[in-house]
Parts: sequence; structure tokens; C-alpha cells
Amino acid sequence: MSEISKAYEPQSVESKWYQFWEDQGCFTADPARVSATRPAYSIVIPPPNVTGVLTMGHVLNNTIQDILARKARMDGKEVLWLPGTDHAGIATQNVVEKTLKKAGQIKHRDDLGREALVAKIWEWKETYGGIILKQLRALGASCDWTRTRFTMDPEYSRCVQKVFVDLYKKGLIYRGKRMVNWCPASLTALSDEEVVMKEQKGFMYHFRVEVVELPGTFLTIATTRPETIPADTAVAVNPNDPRYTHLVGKYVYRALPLDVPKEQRIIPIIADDHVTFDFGTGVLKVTPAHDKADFEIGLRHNLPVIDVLTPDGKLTAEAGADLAGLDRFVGRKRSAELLEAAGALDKAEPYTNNVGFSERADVPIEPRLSEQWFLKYPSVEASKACVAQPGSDAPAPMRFFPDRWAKVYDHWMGGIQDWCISRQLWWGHRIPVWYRDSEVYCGLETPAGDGWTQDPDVLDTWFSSWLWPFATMGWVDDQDADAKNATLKAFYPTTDLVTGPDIIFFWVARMIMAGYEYMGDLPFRNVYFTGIIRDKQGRKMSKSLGNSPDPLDLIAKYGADALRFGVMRAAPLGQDVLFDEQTVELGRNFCNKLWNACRFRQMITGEGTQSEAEINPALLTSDDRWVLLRLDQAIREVTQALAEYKFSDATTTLYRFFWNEYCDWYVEASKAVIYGSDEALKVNKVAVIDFVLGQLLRLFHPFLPFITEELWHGMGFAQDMPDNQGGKTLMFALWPKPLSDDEKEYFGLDDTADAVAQAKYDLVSLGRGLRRDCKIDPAKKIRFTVRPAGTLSPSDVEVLKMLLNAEALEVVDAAWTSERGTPVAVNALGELFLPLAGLIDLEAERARLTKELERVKIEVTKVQEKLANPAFAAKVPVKVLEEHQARLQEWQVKEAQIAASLANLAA
RNA sequence: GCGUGCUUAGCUCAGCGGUAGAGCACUUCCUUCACACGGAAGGGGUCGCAGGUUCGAACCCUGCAGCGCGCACCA
Repeated sequence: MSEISKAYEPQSVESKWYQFWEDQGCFTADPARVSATRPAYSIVIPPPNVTGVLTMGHVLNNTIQDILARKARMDGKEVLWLPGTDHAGIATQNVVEKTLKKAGQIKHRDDLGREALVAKIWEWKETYGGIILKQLRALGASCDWTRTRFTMDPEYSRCVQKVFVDLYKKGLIYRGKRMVNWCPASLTALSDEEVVMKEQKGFMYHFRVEVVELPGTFLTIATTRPETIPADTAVAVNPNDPRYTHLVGKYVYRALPLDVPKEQRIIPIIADDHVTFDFGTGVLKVTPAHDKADFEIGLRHNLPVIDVLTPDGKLTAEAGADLAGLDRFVGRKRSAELLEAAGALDKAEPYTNNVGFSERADVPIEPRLSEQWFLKYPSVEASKACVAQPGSDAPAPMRFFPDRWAKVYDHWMGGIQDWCISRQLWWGHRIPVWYRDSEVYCGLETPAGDGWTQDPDVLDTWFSSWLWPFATMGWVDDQDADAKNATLKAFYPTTDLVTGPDIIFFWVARMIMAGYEYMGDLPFRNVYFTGIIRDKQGRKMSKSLGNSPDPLDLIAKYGADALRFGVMRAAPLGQDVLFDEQTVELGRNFCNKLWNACRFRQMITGEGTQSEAEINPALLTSDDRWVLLRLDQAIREVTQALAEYKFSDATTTLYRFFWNEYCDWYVEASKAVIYGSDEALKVNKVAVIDFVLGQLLRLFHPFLPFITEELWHGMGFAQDMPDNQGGKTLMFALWPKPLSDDEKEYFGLDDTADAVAQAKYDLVSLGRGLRRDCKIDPAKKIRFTVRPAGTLSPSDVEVLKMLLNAEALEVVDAAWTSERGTPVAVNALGELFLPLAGLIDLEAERARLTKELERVKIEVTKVQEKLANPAFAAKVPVKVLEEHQARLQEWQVKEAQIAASLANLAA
């Protein structure tokens, strides 16, 4: 801290210390150090997309993980925070393909072919893949970078294949032709979780079809998708619908395509319970190829399947000459026009319905019949039972924070559906299955012999992510080897997982099942779900909206500590975060205040020196005792808040203690001693300040790692510490403990030890109020008179004088009487007079006192009424009763004193 | 439809059974030697609405309304 600048300048400080920590191996976890006295703490990072860049969501998520990790280190634990990235199949392949297309290098991925494209993606990954990990360093994340993993590392890929083969052999993975969610943009199947429902404005088309056996009789059908009419293979009615029962078993002429003779467009009228009476016209067109429910109906009634859509969502020749080749949405409009032209369209009314969208590509998915690989989830029962349910006392090994997410989890686990794990992509883990004629081989290596071809599909990205907690720790699915794996032994199961509730199903639930299946144990003990970062208007932050600030810009502008503090302050447990740059500004201001508070301390005795003296209890002033008790309280609150993952509570406490209590009152009061002439008191004051600041820096460190480290060293705190307890870095200093009973006794801190100072500060505020009410320039030194209720120590008098900015403070006894109309403020400490010697505006003073009296009377009445209620005294706990009685007395004393002043004024 | 969360000062949110709080914004004043990224003093709320439980409700219960999220969905 040489050359102490007036304002904190984070940039150089941050890079310096990060480099130091990393060079010194401070983040590196060593399983060999784990012991009974040094327990393990571990956390695996939710791996960001390898091509991603840091977002505000990452900032929130990783700051929390860093706080937990740093706190655990200060608790003396051996900490592993394991970082890495995810290959993110669709997202990454899309990014690279798009870039290549933009650069004009390809028009379609087939131009390159599988191997060349995958090579390009690897190239891309090597170039840009590390960006987000570098950005995490700028945030201060204390990850063990020596263990950085990627879901397509060779060892990791091996794990994925082994798991596939194992589950295949267990009969849990199977291949089948099913209706799946097809993404016409990415040209791949998706899992149900990758489909999001969105409201879509469109039209409900009502069109007529003629009954073959009853010419001139028509059925009206309502549909939102007329382009699929050529794929209809039946129309269905409810078997109990009296309007239509007589028609069941007859036939209709399908409305499209028109270029096919109507004799070739005859489809049956069938009865099926799926059809509801009161929706639309009660007649359903059945399109087995393009609707999940219709497909089921088709199975029940043995209907043929006509597919009129290509994989990329265009209409085929089977849709008729008028529609062939058209995009599905163009085809929709066109087919409506065709119906209208044929006189078959009754009406088209505006209609809003929910449509499934591909989460990634943001286009409507198509239900599509195709051959895919599916997984029947393993270890479902154990996984379902392991999470503590809210309100239940049943012991459970895993807890969710907030616990309401456990219900969501439970619900999903209860209705769990097989997982479509194959993707028609090139970037990812290739399915380890080979075919030769009708032979199928599943194994880790290409089977011997000629003529085998490997399945072209890759696995869903989450099929690798779900192994993350143990695959990253070197698990190889070999009993002997895994038993000898020191990392797994020490750090699995992990302690905490920090992630967003939006991936409970995608990731959290699947990790739990994989953990039980392959490690025989849960993957983590606590799951903390963050909120979602939104902008001031409550909109989710997204690239497309452009409402997401670049965290790196914020770090450059305000510092990483400021960003961390601001975000933590704004992020209460389980609530979404409405982000506003102002909160980062507040963090910046806070760091600056901390910097200057330390600068003030340094100015007393010079830089980098700690006071030699121990705190001498005999020389403690009421202010010292007050601040020690407030510190004690802050330590309790912050420790408790962190244990409950209440990060915004912790920052609130830190803010209050440091700014409102330490700076605003204690430091200001201490100036009476520091600028005074009593050397012994001064030495003791510095000792107290150093003690408080030393504890404070520790409390702040998990939140503000950079500035606290800088100050820790700059102020010389590191000098006297053993290397492993803060001598080298604040990272390993011990987390502050609340004062023990012995310490409290030693310092003379009983529960009321802070009362004098508290009353003193209250009286100062009242005195300042008097000044203002009397319109006296705050800068003007004036005289005050105090008549203490009890006794006041000389130091208390000095502090009062200092804080009131008084020229002099005269202490008088009960015999003293003030001049008529002298403004006075009263509290438990005594009466504070502002003698104005003839300058008093009697009218104004009367008005002031009258107003004050009214206010006090209201309070008196309020308490009196409560106490007057006979039921109150009878039922209320003694403590509350006493509290009310004491409060009444306080207000009444005040009332009497104000009344006396008013009387004095009138006399 | 089922589930879940929110509704407290102009804004963003704490508080979750015993005197309504913070930060920002606002008003007035202050560049006094830690900090104007600062200091002092203020103004501002019948805690969404209606019932109920209780000596006492922002807090617990019931209902209603508005907003959000998740799941399931009828063409």
C-alpha cells in the first residue's frame, strides 16, 4: 500500500493478486492433505459452453461458488473447485457452421463432410474455447485450473462410451422407431426437455369434407395446420357424440391435394375417445405422421402413415403439386387458399395456441417418426428418494435451497419418460454401436471383421454432462482403479452444487441418477439454485434482446470486487435478480470506502505497521466496547447467513457493520482520542481499530477477494501470521469466530456494554437535529450543555463534543437550570441543551416542541392502550410485557421533559 | 387445468407474530486534513383486496385480484 491513492484503483491490484494466487498454487486441491482435522470441500462448476462468453448469469453463479470455496478455505478445509467446459453439441456446431457459411467457406455442412467439419470445430475450440475460463479468472474465481476438464477430453469421452455400453448391456438403452421432437432447423431429434412451449398467433381454419356415402352431407373440421391435410388418413369423432355416431364407419373425401382425383382421396370416419365434443367442431382430422396424439390414434385404428414433410420442414410431392416444395408455413397459407378456392373453407378465425419450439434454434419443432436411441433412466428410485422434501422431517442425504425446488424435482421424477439420447449431429460423442447387415454391435472399439459401419449419430450433450461430478475426477469405471483414485475418494460426493433451476431436469436430476448408478452414492449434498438475471424491466437477459451488459466491461469500469458485491447484494435466496448497473456502482463505492477506512488507519501511525500493543481492557472506552460487540454480532450474522446460502443477507450485514457502525460512528468517535493528547488511550484505540479491521478483512474476503488481499498485505496484517494462516495470503487466514465468553469477560462486554455508546450516538443525532431545527450552520462551532442522567466519563464527553462539532460541551448537574426557551433533546443518556443566549425564536421553539410532544404522545397512547387491554397482560409472555412497560416509561419520561420545556417557554 | 412464486417508501428489495427497514432516487445543508465513489439532517408507506385465527397480523389461515415461472394441454 505504498503510495496510497485517494481512490481505490482495482485494475492493477486484481491482476497482480490473481497471478500471485495462481502462481503460488493457492487454488490447487491436494487429496493428500485431507484428514479428520482438515475435511474436504468440493464443488464442480456447471461447465459453460466451450464457445461461450461470460454473461451476468455466469457472474452470479460463479461468484456464489467462489464465495463458498473461499469461505471453506478459511474454515481450514481442503477445497476443490473443479472447472471445465461443455462441448455443447448443437450450440457449438451451429456457431461454427454459421461462421463458415458467413465466411463463404461452405454453403452446407456436406460441403466439408463429417471429418473435416469436426476438425474445423476442434480448431475453433482450441482458438476460442478458453475465453470463458480466462474471464472467470478476471472475476476472481478460485478454481483449481490444473484440473480443468472438457466433456470431449479423451478420458472423458471414454467414460461416456463406457456408460453407454454398460446401459446398453443392462437393457436400459434401446433403439426404436418413435414419434420424436424434430428440429427442422438443426435437423436433429431433441429430447422433450429441449422443447419449449410458446404462444403463437395463427388461425383456426374450418373446412368442409363431403361424406362419400351421403353426397351433399358435409362434416366441418377445425384445424390450425391445413398444410397437413394431404397427410390425413382418417377423420375422427368421439364415439358418444350423437351428432356423428351415424357417420362412423362411413368415409369422406379428403380435401387435399386437389390434383389427385377424389376417388383416390377417400379416408374413413372413425370413433376415438381422444376426440372431445366441444372443441372445434368435434371432428378431428387424423394425421399420424405429423402429430403425436394422431400417431397414437393411427396405431389404435391401423391407419396408414403419409409423411408430407421433409426433414427441413418443406412439403413433399405427396402434398400435391400445389404445395410441393413449399416451406411448411408458406404451405399453410397456400393450402388455406386452395380450400377457399375449392369452396371448402368455411372460415378462418384468428387463434392463439401453444406450439413447441426448439429451444436452441427457436423454430417450431415437428413431431416426426424416426429411428432413435432411447434411455430408460437408471437408479430412479434411489434418486427420487434422496432429496429432502419441504415440510418433511424424514432424513434425506440431499437438500435443495430453496427447498421448494425439491417438489418440482419430485414431480418430474414421478412422471419420468424415456430419454431420446441420439442426435443427428456431427459434433459430439459418436454412438458406440456398429452395424453389419442385421448384426448390431455395441462396444468400446470397432468390432473385428469387415463390413461394419458405425451409427452416424452422436449423443445428446447432457448424456456426457450427467457424468460430470465423477468423470472429471478421473473415474474410469474400474472397481480397483476407482477405489485407488485419491481424488474421488477425498472429494466425491461433492459438497455443494450451484446452478439455475432451469436445468433441474436437464442436468441436476440426471447427475443424481448417474451418481447412484455409477458411484453408488449421490453426487452432491446441497444444491443451491440461483435466480435468473433479468433487466430492470424484468426481461430475461439475452443476446437477442441486447439487454445483457458485458461483465468484462463492468469489471473494467468498476472492478471485479464491485461487480461481485453488487450482484450478491441484489440476489436474495431463490428470487430472480433484476440487475441494474447501479448496484455495481454501489459495490465500487463500497470498495472505495473500505480503501479509505484503511487509509485513515494508516495515517495514524504510518504505513504498513500494526500496533505493537495488545488491547488493554482497562483502557477501553464505551465506543470500543460498542464496536467490539457490533463486530461480534456481524460475525455471527455473516457466518449464519453463509451457512444458509443467504448471500444478500451477508452483504447487508457487512454493509451495515462496516459503513453505518464502524465508519459512521466508531471511526468518527475515535477521532476524539486520535486527535487528542492521551497517548495511552491512543495506542489502545489503534489496537482496537487494528483488531476490528483484521477481522473485517477476513469477513469481506470471500466477497471482495482482491481489495481485501491488497489491504491485508498493505496494512501489515500478513507479517505476524504463520504462512498457512494468512502469512502468505488472506485466502488461508482463519474465518473470524464470535467472541467467546472468556473474551467477553476479559474485555468487560456484557449484554449491555454497548448501551452507553448507543445512547451517546442517539443523543448526537438528536443534537444535530436541534442544530438543524434552529437553522445553525453545521460547520459552525457552537456550545452545548449536557445534563447527564447518570454519570458521563470524560471520554464520553469528548466524543459527544467531537460528534456534535461543538466548540465546548459544558456538563452540568441537576441543580442547573437553562435559560427560558433553550432547545433541548432528551434520551436515556441525559438532556442536551443548545443554549442560544438571546437568539432563540421563542415561537419557533414552541412550535418545534409542540410537534415533538404530539409525536411522543401518540407513542405513549399506543403503548398504553396495549397495556390497558386486560387480555394482553394475562396472555402475553413476561418478556414482551416488560418490554412494553419499559417502552412506556421511556416515552413518558420524554413526554414529561418536553412538557416541562414547553412550560418553561411559556413562563 | 395442476403446481409454484411474487404483490411492503417513486424504484429495486429485506423483514415472515410483538415500536414499519435498507440501498438508490428526492429535499436542505456541508468541499472541516480517510473517503464528494464522501458527510449531516430530512420528507415519503392505512405492508394488493376481503374475511378469519390471536391479547396483538406486513408476518399465520381462507378466499379474491393482478403479475411471473414450471408442468400438462384440444385438433
